[in-house]
Amino acid sequence: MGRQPCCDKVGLKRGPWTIDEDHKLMSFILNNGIHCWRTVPKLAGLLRCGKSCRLRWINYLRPDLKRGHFTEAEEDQIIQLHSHLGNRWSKIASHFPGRTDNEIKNHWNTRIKKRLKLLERNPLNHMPTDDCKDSKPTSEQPLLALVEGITSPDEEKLPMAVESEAASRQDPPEVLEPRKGVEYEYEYEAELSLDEVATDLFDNYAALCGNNGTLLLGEGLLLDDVISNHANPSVSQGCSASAGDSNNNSFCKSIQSIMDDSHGNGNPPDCSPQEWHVEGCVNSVLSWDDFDYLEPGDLCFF
DNA sequence: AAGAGCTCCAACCGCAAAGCT
DNA sequence: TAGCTTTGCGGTTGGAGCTCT
Repeated sequence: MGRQPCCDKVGLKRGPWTIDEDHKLMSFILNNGIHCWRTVPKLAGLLRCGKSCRLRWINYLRPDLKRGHFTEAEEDQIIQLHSHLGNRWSKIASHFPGRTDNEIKNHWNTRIKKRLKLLERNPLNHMPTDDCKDSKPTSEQPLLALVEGITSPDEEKLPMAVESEAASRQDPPEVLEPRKGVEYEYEYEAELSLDEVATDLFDNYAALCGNNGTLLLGEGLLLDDVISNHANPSVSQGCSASAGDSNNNSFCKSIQSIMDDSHGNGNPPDCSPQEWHVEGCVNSVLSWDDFDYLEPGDLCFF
């Protein structure tokens, strides 16, 4: 008999996701959270399997994703971690908030491998290629050839070493890059239902990722700035849903504030997506950090 | 200008681990 | 504890877009 497939594949759509599908998935998760991936496509009205939805969310739609090029420091850190952990991409990705295992894996396969080859290092074991071509790592021959100051492949020790180093050379926040081949249209509604709020959030997020971070939130404040300054509310110029607000879920409060706000001045944006200027919404900016901690029912205002 | 080759990355697949009954 | 379901992971691939000739 064998295992059942993760879903009934008959009639399910495959291949690249459309904007409408992204929209449905994002809207559904913002409204309901994630309980069971298997049921998500059915409930969200998608002809996709749960696995595909999960992948799409984790690798592409998740609001806390950090997009854009890897810095040299990040690459160095990946090399260090890989020398210790091997191809355990999810473990490596856990050291890079906002980066996905898929992204790191892709970057490794397309860029870092080449870089190591240029340095005449074997990407499999990080040893000089002349010394040990195609050799596999052994306990006597640790993988840490590139990691200075760490002599034992003790998995408990390394993350601390790597994290402290990463903390000591934090790069400035990167400017987000536009996504290839994805264009979004903004539809303005003065009176917003929760579903429309989700739409709005989706659009804001799309704008954030799609216009080089130039989405302005009144007073010349960048959405990017608000999110990156979230941990430091004093810089966030009136962003009331601050990180310190732990009594209530600030994500929900932010949603509520959008509901209360009636979306600012009541005029639709009259400019191209590259110039969106969202007046009166500073208080409504989400705390994406809080998104991870949503409880079932947190977003059910109906 | 065109087409061949290359690069990059989103998405798929199969398997293993974890969770549930 | 066995068997089934669901989730997570890593390897791989297809194709869009870019570069080179």
